[in-house]
Amino acid sequence: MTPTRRQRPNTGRVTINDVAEHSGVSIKTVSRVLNNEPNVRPSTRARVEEAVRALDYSPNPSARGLAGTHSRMIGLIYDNPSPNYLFRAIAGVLEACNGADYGLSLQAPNPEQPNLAESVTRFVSRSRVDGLLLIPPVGDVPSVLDALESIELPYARVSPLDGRPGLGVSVDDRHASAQVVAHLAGLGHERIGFISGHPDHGATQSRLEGYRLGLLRANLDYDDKLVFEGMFDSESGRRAGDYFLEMNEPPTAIFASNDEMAAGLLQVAHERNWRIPEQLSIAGFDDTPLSRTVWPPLTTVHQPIRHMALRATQLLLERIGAQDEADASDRVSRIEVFDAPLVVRGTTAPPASSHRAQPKPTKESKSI
Amino acid sequence: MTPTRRQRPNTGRVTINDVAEHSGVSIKTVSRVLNNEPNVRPSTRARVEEAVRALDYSPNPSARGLAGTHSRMIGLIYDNPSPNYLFRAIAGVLEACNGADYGLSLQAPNPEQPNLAESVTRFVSRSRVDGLLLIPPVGDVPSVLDALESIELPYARVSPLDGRPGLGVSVDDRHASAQVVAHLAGLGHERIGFISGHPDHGATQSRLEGYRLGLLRANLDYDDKLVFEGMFDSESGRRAGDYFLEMNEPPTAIFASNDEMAAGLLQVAHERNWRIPEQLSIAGFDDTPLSRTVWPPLTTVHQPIRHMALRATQLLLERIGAQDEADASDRVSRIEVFDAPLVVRGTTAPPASSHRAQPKPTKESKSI
DNA sequence: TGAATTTTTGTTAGCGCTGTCATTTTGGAT
DNA sequence: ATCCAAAATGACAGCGCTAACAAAAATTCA
Repeated sequence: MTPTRRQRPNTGRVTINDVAEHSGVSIKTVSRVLNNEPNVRPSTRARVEEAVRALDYSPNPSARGLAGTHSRMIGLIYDNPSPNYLFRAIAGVLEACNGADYGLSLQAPNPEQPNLAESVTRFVSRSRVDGLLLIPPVGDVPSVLDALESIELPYARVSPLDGRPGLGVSVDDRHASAQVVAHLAGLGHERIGFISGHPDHGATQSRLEGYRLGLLRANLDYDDKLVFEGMFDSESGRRAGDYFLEMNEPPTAIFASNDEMAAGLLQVAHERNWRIPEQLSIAGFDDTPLSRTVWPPLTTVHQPIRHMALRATQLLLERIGAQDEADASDRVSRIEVFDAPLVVRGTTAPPASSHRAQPKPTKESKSI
Repeated sequence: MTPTRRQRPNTGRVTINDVAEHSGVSIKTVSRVLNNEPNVRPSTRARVEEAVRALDYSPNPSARGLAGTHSRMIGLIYDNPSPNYLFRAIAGVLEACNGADYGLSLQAPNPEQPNLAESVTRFVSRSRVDGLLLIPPVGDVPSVLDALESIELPYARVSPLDGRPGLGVSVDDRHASAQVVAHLAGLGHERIGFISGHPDHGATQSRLEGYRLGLLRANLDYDDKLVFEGMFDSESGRRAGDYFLEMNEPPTAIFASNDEMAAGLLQVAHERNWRIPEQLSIAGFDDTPLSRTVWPPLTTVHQPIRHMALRATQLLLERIGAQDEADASDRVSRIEVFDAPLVVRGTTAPPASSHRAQPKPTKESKSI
């Protein structure tokens, strides 16, 4: 008779064996209940669930990951989004993960590392996540997506519409941008400036297209002097401000393709004592908290980022779940497009004189 | 001869066995090299490392977690900090994790759930993290800390100084606040308002104390009419603005105990056409990106959040590592205090009419 | 030189689950 | 009842690694 020697002190943790014993079934049946597998009699299921509750059992993720085919972890790769963007995205991802008993592992690729795709695949192989959620700009990089496809790792994107198949959610940036221009043109503006975004960013092109489309629909000419190439940061918004406000004939309205740049522009306008929105209308994009913190509050486009991230994560988790079933019909593309409504706040108004823009830098705003 | 039947298709992954075979040693020796254990001959270590590189091997975290005593994961619990705060904190935590081959698992406690401590311990038992990093305000909640101590889970806090022993990093909120008041008083302000923070927040009290200390040192009287109770959000900053700016004798300077409230206040001041900083000086706290986005850029206190989070994570990982060695001397408290320098920007200047010497306002940001 | 250490390496047994496959039970259809 | 398929349950072998212990090799010391 071999003495059962305990090599390591028992951690005291409740295991699946305890649950099996307590409910009088085999561990396999407990496992079935835990994983919502079919072919368990309702009464048995209830008994096991009761034991789980009584013992306050929760499965060991490491053991699950080792024995099973999934680690029950997804990764969120983020590049360089704004804090607000990331914050809202994380909220959505976590909400979906919590509902599905999945964990979230974060990763910011090293910006020094030149090869983004390699840096992403390395993260995947080290962390053994079951899938990846990608947000811009890293979600827009084809080489990264190609790399993920070659290792057959499921992923979902929160990204601008770029025609690439796969899993993802999006807003129609082009349409939303055109709406902004329509709003400005509707107010009577005829010279509408545009601050474009970072050239590597997928949304940049579609927002610019939306701007041009909006002009077209409003019967306004496109003038490339009215387009300033920004970088999605407030510094470039400031530079755009210097550029536009020193023109001989400045635009009467400027559409910045994100809120940060709009805020930078607003700052410069304040410094130069332009009255906003009387002398210059400004619109942004994203509806970050910033847009309600600057003064006047910014007219902008609302992006339901939290909700988009939530939905994208759900799509990802469904795909991960469907991987086992060799159900090819589940492997199709799935892109969901969300509304991005215009939110009119305090920075847009009709131009001072509808024919010509003559912003005279006025003296200080009056004191009380 | 028993046919070696492969139950599941091999995942094709490189395992520790492959590395052992490739380098001609046992798997245990490979394990030693991987975990930087002592008593491995340098030449052997080199050979194993070479094999690891050649095969592009990385250990399976699930297997490690199951076999070993650590999951090599730490958790970050966040309550309700600002996006900027969280963003910077995550950057620091990830930096420390990457250096130590640890993963990060995020968790936002359900705000509905009344029992915060229980919600935290449940996360711990589900996720099996080796330790927890806590940031405000959840890091300030004694019941949560007590709960963690009772389950003996290592944790580190990024928190205001509250005298509680343990692992943590901090800035001296009181001192920094006093500096702000000293700066304002130095400019000649004699009526200095204060917007306090959320009452549940640990920093609130020490910043208020710093305000009072600063007044004391500047020989100014404390007047509780000049203290407005805010909530750390921009909305309460706006309410504070309404309150202060409608006083018969409004303060000539207002110190908001975070940037959000300062921004709200600034917004109201703009709406009422007060000239900033000529008619009213405003100072904030935190040095979030917001402080450089509003106009004029905000005088504030810089908090090295990323660095603090990095350091707190290092302390946590050291503690986790030291747990095995029954080295009691490693179980001591360790609180590191970081500098939080005043950054003077555009919202502070001498009062319109001042009896005292008037130092020139600087536009440049300058640490004191 | 040889024995006593010390250092280095190897062997083996799980960690707590899930996958495979075997077995038992159940519910119909005869 | 009787047989048969389908549903429900169980037995057992790993997943890839680390902990404990055992053994071998290198080093030291008398």
